[in-house]
Amino acid sequence: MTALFPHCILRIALDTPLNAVFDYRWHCEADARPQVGQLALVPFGSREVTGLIVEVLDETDVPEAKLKDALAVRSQLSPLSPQWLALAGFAADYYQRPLGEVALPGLPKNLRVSTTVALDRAIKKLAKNEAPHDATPANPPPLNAQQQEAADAIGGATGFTPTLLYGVTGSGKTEVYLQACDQVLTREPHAQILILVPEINLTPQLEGNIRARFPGVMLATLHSSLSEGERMLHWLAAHQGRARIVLGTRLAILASLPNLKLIVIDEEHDPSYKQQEGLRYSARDLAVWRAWQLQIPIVLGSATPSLESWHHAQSGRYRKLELRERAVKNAVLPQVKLLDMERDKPKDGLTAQLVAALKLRMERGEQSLLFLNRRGYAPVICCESCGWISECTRCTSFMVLHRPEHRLRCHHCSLELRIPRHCPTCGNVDLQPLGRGTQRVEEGLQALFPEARVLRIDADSTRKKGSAQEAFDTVHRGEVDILIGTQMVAKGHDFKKLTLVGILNPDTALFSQDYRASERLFAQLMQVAGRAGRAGRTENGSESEVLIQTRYPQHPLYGAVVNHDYDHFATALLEEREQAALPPYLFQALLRAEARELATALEFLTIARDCLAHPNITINDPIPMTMTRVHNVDRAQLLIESPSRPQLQAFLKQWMDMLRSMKTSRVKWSLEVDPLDI
DNA sequence: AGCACGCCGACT
DNA sequence: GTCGGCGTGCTC
Repeated sequence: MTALFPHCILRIALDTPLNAVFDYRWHCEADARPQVGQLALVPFGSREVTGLIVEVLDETDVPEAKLKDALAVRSQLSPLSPQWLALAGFAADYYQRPLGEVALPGLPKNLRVSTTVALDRAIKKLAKNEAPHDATPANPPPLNAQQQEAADAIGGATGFTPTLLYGVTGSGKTEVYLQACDQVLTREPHAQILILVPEINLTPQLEGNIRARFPGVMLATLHSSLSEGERMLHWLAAHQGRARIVLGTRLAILASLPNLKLIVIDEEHDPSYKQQEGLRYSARDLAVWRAWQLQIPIVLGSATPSLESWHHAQSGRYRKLELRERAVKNAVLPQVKLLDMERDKPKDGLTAQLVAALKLRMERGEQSLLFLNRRGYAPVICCESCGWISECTRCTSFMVLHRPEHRLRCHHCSLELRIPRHCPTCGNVDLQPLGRGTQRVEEGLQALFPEARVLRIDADSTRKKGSAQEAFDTVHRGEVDILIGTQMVAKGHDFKKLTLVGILNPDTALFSQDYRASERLFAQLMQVAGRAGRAGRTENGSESEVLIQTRYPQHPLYGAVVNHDYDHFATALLEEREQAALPPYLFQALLRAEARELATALEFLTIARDCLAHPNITINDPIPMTMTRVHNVDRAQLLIESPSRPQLQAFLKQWMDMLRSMKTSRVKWSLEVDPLDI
């Protein structure tokens, strides 16, 4: 009998939706047992998978007949720390997922395969790799008084010190981070720092800046476009404490960082910190928890903080530091003006005033940026005689006209059709594009300014890998006069010659059902506006301008944008939220269900609504999602609300156990805690 | 989630 | 006759 030989029981978390851990037998002497936090290869059903050891025991209740032997323990890899396990455990509990689904998918894929060659290779490579030799660090630019104060406050902080760094676009937040990092790295010879950014591809300068400033320090990046080899190396460098700065996107929040001493979250309001599929976690929220757990400082930086963070700053839970001026000498905030589209009727989407402003920039040899958050040529085509419109056959949405590609395209299921020559219902040949996207604006601009070098940057024009970077380089080299783009162009970029930003059609978000739409619109407008005038006054002393085309120039949101007044806007929004009992004064979760038939999804949600008593929890009625059908699947949702986070959590835990035990063969369901889009 | 097993429809 | 559709059940 195997049991006669010395052995122990490994309790292992696996990447499976089953809310359970699994026990395996492992033969070893009592003094050579594996450790909690190590990885092990085990047989699971008919496959072999890698799991995380969460307990090491003497015995188990699992019947002998079921119990299998673990195949290998990854002893080359030091165990993940108890603090890391606690972080994964917290996220698992909070987002109502099994531990294994939180802890394992974030590990490099090559750590989770049956062979260990990739791991061994990476370990060897890192061992050989000498510490980066000390080159001369680039000189830090001088800080203004506010920057210096902020850098010292952050760099000198001890214990859990959450700080909201509220600074206008171009106020030099990055420099504050870097000098705070410098203080921490200098003071603590083994300290590690985690810097999170929304999308690493949009901030390629940051990596270069960090390397130049800290040439003696190992930097590891962690983001989704790394190769598997790089991912393994970088993850391991962080895990071993060798990488002292880790720069990454939201997924880096689950990196193993045994000596973490400071967390920086740049553009903390950015929605991309929220994972939108699978485990729907908020990297920002987990980061704050991680900082609290480790009792270390964390900085949340933004020109337009999320209302959640603003709320915490107002209530004193976060310390607020402000940067009120642009860091570059003479760079002032751009003049924001509203162009009333009722009085100045746009032609080809452009008002006469905007056209005049573009012309002026052309004459001065300065660059302009037009922002329109809608790609394609026109959002829909329609038949003028019978009213047919290009609906997607698989989704509750329209097929978007992509003229250069001669296609109709659904942006939700990527169905593609050739542009019909005549109306499919009445045969009329006069099919008209309705509304306009970036392609149509590009065409109009080219006609209006035949001599202008116009460049469009959106998801369609940058499909090839590296083409986005190339496009941005073209702009930076000054080879573009007018840039037209979607939100891709709004973030991060520092266009030195840009003195005009035109915003074409922001009004739709004003009257959205989504109560977060105005918060997002404000942030987006400030962000785009911030692209202008970053390098200081132009030679002829002209100021940069931001022109917003709107039908509602009286709207208070635009008033706040004109005055660069986030304070009052945010405070007013928060008051509204409080009166309407909305987040951050209320906590929410969303149960989504999808099925071939809408009725099936609604039926499941109705059963879910009624299956558990819920004091102090509001469960709303099941409703179809705004976009009910996507790719021939119907979707519905159930909103759960409570003024108490602990009570909501307690309810969800019980409720999930209940739902998991139901047989729901025809519906797929999932829970999202703290949903952003409702 | 995977994956195997199992029982009915149209095809080399 | 079999290839393969996806319903059902299991994973220490």
